[in-house]
Amino acid sequence: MATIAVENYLKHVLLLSEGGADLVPMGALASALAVVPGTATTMVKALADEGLLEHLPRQGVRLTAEGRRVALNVLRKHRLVETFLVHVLKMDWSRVHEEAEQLEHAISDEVLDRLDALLGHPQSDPHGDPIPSAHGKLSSQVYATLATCVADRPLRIVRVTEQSAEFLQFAEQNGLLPGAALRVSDRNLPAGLVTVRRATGRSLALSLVAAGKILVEPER
Amino acid sequence: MATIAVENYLKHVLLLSEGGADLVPMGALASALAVVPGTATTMVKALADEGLLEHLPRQGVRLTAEGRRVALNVLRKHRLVETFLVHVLKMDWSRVHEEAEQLEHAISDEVLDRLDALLGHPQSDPHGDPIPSAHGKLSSQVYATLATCVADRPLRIVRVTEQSAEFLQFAEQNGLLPGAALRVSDRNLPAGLVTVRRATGRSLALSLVAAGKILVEPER
DNA sequence: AGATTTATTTTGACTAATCAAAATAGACGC
DNA sequence: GCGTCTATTTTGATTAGTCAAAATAAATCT
Repeated sequence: MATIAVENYLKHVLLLSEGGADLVPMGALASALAVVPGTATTMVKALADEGLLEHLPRQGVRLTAEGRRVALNVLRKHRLVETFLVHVLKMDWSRVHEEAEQLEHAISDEVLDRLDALLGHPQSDPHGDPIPSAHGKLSSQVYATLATCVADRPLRIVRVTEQSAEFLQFAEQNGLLPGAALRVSDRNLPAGLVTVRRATGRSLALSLVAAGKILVEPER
Repeated sequence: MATIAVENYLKHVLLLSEGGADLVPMGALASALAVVPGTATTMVKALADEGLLEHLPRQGVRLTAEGRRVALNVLRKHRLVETFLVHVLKMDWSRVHEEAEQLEHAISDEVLDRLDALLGHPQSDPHGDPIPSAHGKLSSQVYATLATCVADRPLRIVRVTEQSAEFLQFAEQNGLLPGAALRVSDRNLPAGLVTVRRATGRSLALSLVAAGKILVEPER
């Protein structure tokens, strides 16, 4: 059985390789896991021996089929737990990530399935992140962000790709939740500012960095 | 923050001292935790240094006020999780214990409280075991049953929670009346059988369902 | 009381996961 | 092409929790 540390390594390799990158560099993995690089190297070699990932020295790592299976299962637990915490226990959007970080390693596959059924087999969590299916499919649609999309077109937020409580709280207070309707009214690259207008008519300025964390799709 | 191992040690000291015993002997603790006695000794000395329990060498251990607080919190998590799994996720009651064994170490106090509210502040879990209150009171109004109590300890029947004539007749014929002294000599969960030995020396087998209807308290 | 049995503690060793700091390999610039 | 910089790997130590087996203390039985 995979330990908590093993599950975390695999999960983070999966998350870091989501942006299309084939190989995840050691440095990125180490800092995602908040360990020093040497620790990541040691652990990665052990996981490679177990056949859970492939290690190309000085280049990076990628998941094997088996490692990916485990990582997807953990991610599925994480995102279903988040959904449960928000929809059933009515917890604050911004706080469920930390909680799920623990619970993802403690729930059995049976509880996972029952939770999934209870929630009506949702396909995305409260942040809009896709929930891997029971049989390991992860919908990987590529979305535009508020920083990159076409201006002055009606949009709908599909996903907020940031886990920090501060950011999520800010987003919530300003109605920047998955499902919200809005449009980009101005984009000032030199100043690094994006101005959006919500469906309610209210305007709001965001930094380019923040805007890049909010994924959108064309409305209708 | 207490580790999983620490939480387990404290929880088991609490459970083992519930039968009235002031000091929990090392051997009992070690076997409850499925570790060799030497391991328990080592760990117990560390916990004593942390002020979580008191260790009287060659005699046993007892919880300090702080240790008891932690142990009650873990037990509360365990029993509320069991209640949730049975009542909300409709899991089989025989399987929820293992599950709760993991989850009790992963849920935060906030989730705990919300779970408690969702379930309507129950005071006993599906096994009839009392759920410690949020502020550390363990109700003694709620009794264990022949299905849930510790084996091989002297018990006294306090109540038989069944109205049907057949059952009460059966109970009467076998001396299973309030006040009767007995102990559980064997419990075979897979077979769903509980064997009790009366003070008179006579043995008797009961179904788990029947045993769950007979509330008992530790003798003396 | 003296011998034996049983429970507990001690000692030494091991595993998983980690850090700090030194060594090394590649990439990059001029 | 050679030195510099940066990312990665190595090496040596540390911590939490564990086991096996020897040592010791206490209880029990003639």
